Amino acid sequence: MENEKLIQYFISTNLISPIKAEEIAGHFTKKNIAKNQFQLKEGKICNEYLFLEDGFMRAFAYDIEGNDVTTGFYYNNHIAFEVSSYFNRTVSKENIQALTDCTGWYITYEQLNNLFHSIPDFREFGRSVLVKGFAALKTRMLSTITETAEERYSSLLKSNPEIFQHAPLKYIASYLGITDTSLSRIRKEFSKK
Amino acid sequence: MENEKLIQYFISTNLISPIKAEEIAGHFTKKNIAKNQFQLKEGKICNEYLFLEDGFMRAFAYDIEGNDVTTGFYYNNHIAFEVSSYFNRTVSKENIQALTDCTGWYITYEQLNNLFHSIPDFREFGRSVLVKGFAALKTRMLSTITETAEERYSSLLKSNPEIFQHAPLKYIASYLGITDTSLSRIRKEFSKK
DNA sequence: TTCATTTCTTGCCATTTGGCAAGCGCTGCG
DNA sequence: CGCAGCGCTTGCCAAATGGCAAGAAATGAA
Repeated sequence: MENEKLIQYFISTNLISPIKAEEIAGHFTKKNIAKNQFQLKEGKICNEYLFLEDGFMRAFAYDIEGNDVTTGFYYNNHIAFEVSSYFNRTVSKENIQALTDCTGWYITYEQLNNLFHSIPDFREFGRSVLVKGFAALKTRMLSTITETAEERYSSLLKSNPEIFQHAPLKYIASYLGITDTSLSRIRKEFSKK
Repeated sequence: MENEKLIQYFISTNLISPIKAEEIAGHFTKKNIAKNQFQLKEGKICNEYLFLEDGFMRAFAYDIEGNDVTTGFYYNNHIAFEVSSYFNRTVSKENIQALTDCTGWYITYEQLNNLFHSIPDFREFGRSVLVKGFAALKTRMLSTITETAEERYSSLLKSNPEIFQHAPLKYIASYLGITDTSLSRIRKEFSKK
């Protein structure tokens, strides 16, 4: 099957049986996103719950002064979507853009809800995706508040080295909450050690 | 009915009908928490999804150096619980403590799941609570990264003035990601304007 | 009331991070 | 090939925030 990776992803969560995984995956639609294309544009309603099979994406928003701020990175075997816009059916403040050519599988809001209603295990899966994302963001929030920029850099380098292979420094810098100038200096200091 | 506020809370979300609201509320248990008592202690599994009817609570964790860091405030008509510990059934890294005498209504994990299975509208409600919390945290994360401490202080004062009536400065400071010394100075500057 | 504790403020100085501009190297395109 | 643009680094200095310690003010318990 072409959607083997999607099926394996469901199974790997231990929330969905192989049989159900295949059934669920059958409702997803394949999609290619070329490098630099937008998977989501601010001002639109996010309507795709996208499993990213291959490639690398970045989510970003603009602050009050118009600066581009990276809010997240997505890559292999992650769900790339904007939670609030997708579930509340509201206009997105964020953009999601492909930094490399990507392939993935998506499901619309309506389809997702139908599956949630008919397959309890898939509801559990959906909740798990939300809860994990929430917990990861809480961890990031705490580290932003309690750690120095250098510590945050070091942690990200250890936990998500893929990011450094695909994203230019300025994107990583705003994700870490610092300027690209500072990140450059931090890298210099860090490499001395 | 004694649980009138809980029922009204469900109705106010526009996700649950008055009849269903009453049915759902019937599964919640009343609870009083005295000032300074812990609603959740780190190391334990959070097992109460608590609707706070009255009172004021603070969630906090300790960073690597052992500093107490405020991760959230809860008060009237909010759900006070630790998402990750409650849904993943894992040990909590956070504490939740009453800063005033509190009253609320809680439901255990098992009860909640039973209700989720039997009442689709309550599932929607549960998802909405998660999604709103997630979105609020994303907003907070963005403001922590893009705004100055003074701007964050000003925003919090405008959006959640209740906090300043109940929590000492040091708790608010760590929530804002600064020291209490800095917050004191920021207040001084701010009051001049 | 009295005393101890906690909360908040303030001064002095250190550290972290930012702003700006220049420069270098690489890449892609005409 | 030549040039424009981007990504990254670096120097200089400024701004934001922190650390520590002292003291004033408020609070709470006996």
